[in-house]
Formats: sequence, structure tokens, C-alpha cells
Amino acid sequence: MLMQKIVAAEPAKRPLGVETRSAPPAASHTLAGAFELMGAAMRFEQNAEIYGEEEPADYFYKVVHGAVRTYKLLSDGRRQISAFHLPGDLFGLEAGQGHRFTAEAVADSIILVVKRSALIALAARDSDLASELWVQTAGDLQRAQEHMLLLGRKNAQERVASFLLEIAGRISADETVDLPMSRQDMADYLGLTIETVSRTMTQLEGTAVIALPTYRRIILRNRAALRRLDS
Amino acid sequence: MLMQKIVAAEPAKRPLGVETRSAPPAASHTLAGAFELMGAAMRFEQNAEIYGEEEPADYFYKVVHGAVRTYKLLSDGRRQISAFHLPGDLFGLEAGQGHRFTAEAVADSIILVVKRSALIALAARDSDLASELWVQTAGDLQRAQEHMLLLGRKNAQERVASFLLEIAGRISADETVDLPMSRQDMADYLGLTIETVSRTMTQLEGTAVIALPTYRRIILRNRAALRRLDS
DNA sequence: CGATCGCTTGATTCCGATCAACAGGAGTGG
DNA sequence: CCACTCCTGTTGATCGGAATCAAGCGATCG
Repeated sequence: MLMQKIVAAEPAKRPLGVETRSAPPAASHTLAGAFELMGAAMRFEQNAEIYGEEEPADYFYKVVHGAVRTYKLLSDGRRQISAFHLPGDLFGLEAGQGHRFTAEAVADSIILVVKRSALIALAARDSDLASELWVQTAGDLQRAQEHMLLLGRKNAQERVASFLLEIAGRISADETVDLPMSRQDMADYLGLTIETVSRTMTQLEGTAVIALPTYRRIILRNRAALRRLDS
Repeated sequence: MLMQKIVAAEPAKRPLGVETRSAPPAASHTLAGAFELMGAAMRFEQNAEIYGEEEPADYFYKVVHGAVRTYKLLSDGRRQISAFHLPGDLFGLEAGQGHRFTAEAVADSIILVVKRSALIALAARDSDLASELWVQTAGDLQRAQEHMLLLGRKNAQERVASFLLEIAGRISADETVDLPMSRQDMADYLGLTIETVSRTMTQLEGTAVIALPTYRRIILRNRAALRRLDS
């Protein structure tokens, strides 16, 4: 299932000077190095599935360009996005045999893929790498706990404010944020409906906390106000 | 801060034959072994703080007896419990320098405590141990993602049903569950109020899905119905 | 026996969901 | 280039589920 997709996706033409080899090199001592040396760059177009729930977890992934959402579904289609993965982020770091959620490209994306077995074998011989793998996973857990607080206890305004501050901190140097994801993605990440997200954004625009030149571009006019809402 | 508490708590009298030493032994190859050999058993009474947010994360913890809640607070007191830790569970496995949430004993508890630095040093020399540490953390992340789905997208009935099935799977062999935690703890774990939890339980009792001999004892009369609600 | 604490039950409110209509931007084809 | 459609997002009206406010209950403990 996954292999089909990998074969189907066309390999990226080394967009960032990425080497694509199959044999593991001498220990690289870092995850970044391991991805550089052992990773295959792959291109996924917007909304393409990278892996699905219940598929064997044979690879680890690193975003080079674009953005990825990982989510879970209920049987009736309700969706909860657990995280967005942006350039530099790793995802798919699962210990079990199979993936427990789905990963899709939010926008056209380039992803580095490494064989799980190869990386784990390398980590068994290189404690620095093993440590880094753990630190990464522990960081994901940290963010998940923060997000549980948002989903369980914050109101709509607080959720949107938290989101804007989080995303700005990750993708923007200044006050301008170009969102890679749709309102529906935002809603499914924040545990709200698209209408509530939209209304809340309009409201924040009305109080001059943000500006919305286009619906994908947000300017943070008043970070202090956002931080106050963030609780 | 943490040391004060550790000093304040009286050491448990080796309730499960636990050895309490300070020097690391020869590599044990398993986390369980490391806790057995290097861990100090400590007793915490109900509602005692094990560590607080922002405290240095100098120890890892394993529940021997009792139950622990880890949670985060908003400035106005709203609380989100991210996990309950039951006998056999590890917690406090954080990669950063400080704890990002608070851990408290839900009931009188006995906890094994090991020096973070000692365990990490051991893991650096023992790849089996390092791997186990990662697998544990990845498992916690898995559970956190499942919980995000609950908090973001399930209704009150579904949340309570999920909780009952989860807790029964962890602490009960048969259909009888003795809850270690209060309704308030359940509510703060499920992102609900205490009143909604109570009403939902009463409702499940009314439809003969569960029975409530006492408010801490629950009998699952109809697991299939619960699973249906769990979506 | 009275007080306290944790839980349940009832009445009402309110925030976000739902249902519905509309707007505007992007892409397509004539 | 414009007309058309589609898609995504916004706005409005109403509804409903859980929160809030409030009272009562029952077990435990002094």
C-alpha cells in the first residue's frame, strides 16, 4: 500500500541538493545527517496521502518543503488533526508495527523518507542518534500535551489565538503569516467547525488584533492581545 | 523544590521487595530492570504533588502501587489531565530540562524514582535500554493522539464510554472496575464538567449499560453498547 | 448527631454547532 | 478577455448539548 504510493509519486529532482542513496553510510551521529545520507526525497502533491492508518510503519519522514497533517478519523467522518508538520519536522516516528493515523500533504510537499529498520539499526550502534530520536519523540509528546489542554479546556477565541501564535512562531520571522492550510484544516486541528474559525478570525480582525489581506495571509497586529487570549 | 518533597515523603518499606540502591549496577538491559536496581521507592499520599510545572526534570518515575495524574493548568485554574498512570506505567519521561506539567498522586501511591542522568547515561551505553525508552515515549505519544481525538471530536457519551473501556482494559480482569479517581479527575481528563460526567454515568446506568454499586465501583454490563458509543 | 465532602439532580443559560444563503477568488473554456 | 462554474470562505438565523447556577442527597468522620 505504501510502496504503491512511493512508486506512484515521482522522485523530486534533488531540490535542495539532497543525495539519494540506499546503503547506510558510516554513522552520521545525527538524525539530520541520517536523513541527508540515507533519505529518499519524494514529492507529494496537495492532499496526497503519505501513509494511511493501519499501514505498516516501515519509514520515518522529514518535511523538506511544504506541510503535512497527521490525523485520526471517527467512523462517521469526524476528523481530528493531531499535528501539522512543517519544513524541518520529523513525523511517522512510531514504535509499533503499524501507523495509527493518516498523514497527508497539506500543500505540495517534498518529503525525505528513510527506512525505519535502517535508522533503528543505526541508532542501536550510535547512542547519539538514539538519544536524538528519543528527544524528538519526547518533544512531540510535549506538544501533544499542550494541544490536549487547548482541546479540552480553551474556548474558541483562545484556541484560534493559540494557533496563530504557534504557527507564527514556526513559520514566520516577522508579523506576516502565510497559512499553508485551509480553514477546514484549522478547524479540525482546533476541534471547532469551519464557521466558528471563520467568525473568530473576523472578530479578531474587527478588534484590530489581526489583519487579513487574503484569507491565507494573516498579519499579527497585536501579539500582546493574542497572548492575553492564549491564557 | 522536588528534593524537598522527596525528603518530606517517607520512604516506603520495600513494599514489593524493591531494592533501593544508589550506585548503578552492571547494565540491566531493560527499563524494568533499571528501575528495580537503581530506583528508590517513595510513598506519596493522596493528592500529594510528585513534581510541579517548571521544576527541573531530574528524575524518571514508575508507578508501583496507586495512581498518578499528570496535568496542565490555565492561569484561571482550568485543568486538563493529560494522563492517568497506573501500576507498571512510567511517567516524567521528558527530554527538556524542566517539567512542563504537574504530577500528583490520585490515591496513596508508591513510586519508584530513578535519577534521569543515571538512566540516560546507562541508555547511552546500552542500546536495548535506549530503544525501550524510546518505545515507551512513542507509546505515550500514541495514547496522547488518541486522547486528542476524544477531546476534539467526541460528545459526552462517547467520552465517558471511551474512558470506561480504557480504564477497564487497564485495571480490571473482569467486568468490575474500581476507579482510583474522583469525578472531578474524570471530568478534567475528559474535558467535561463534573455534572456532565455524573449525568452521563446515570444515563448509562439507566440504559443498563453499566451498574454503579458505589460511585467508585462500576460494573460493565454491556461492553458492546459501550464500544458502539466509542465510535 | 451534626458537619463536611463528594456526588447527583434540576433549572436555566450560553457558546459553538448546524442549517442555509451568499460572496469572492481561481481556474476553465469559449 | 470575459462568462461561467467550482470551491472555499464568510455571514446570518436558529438550535442544541454541555456549562453554569443552585439545591439536595448520602456516606464518612469528628
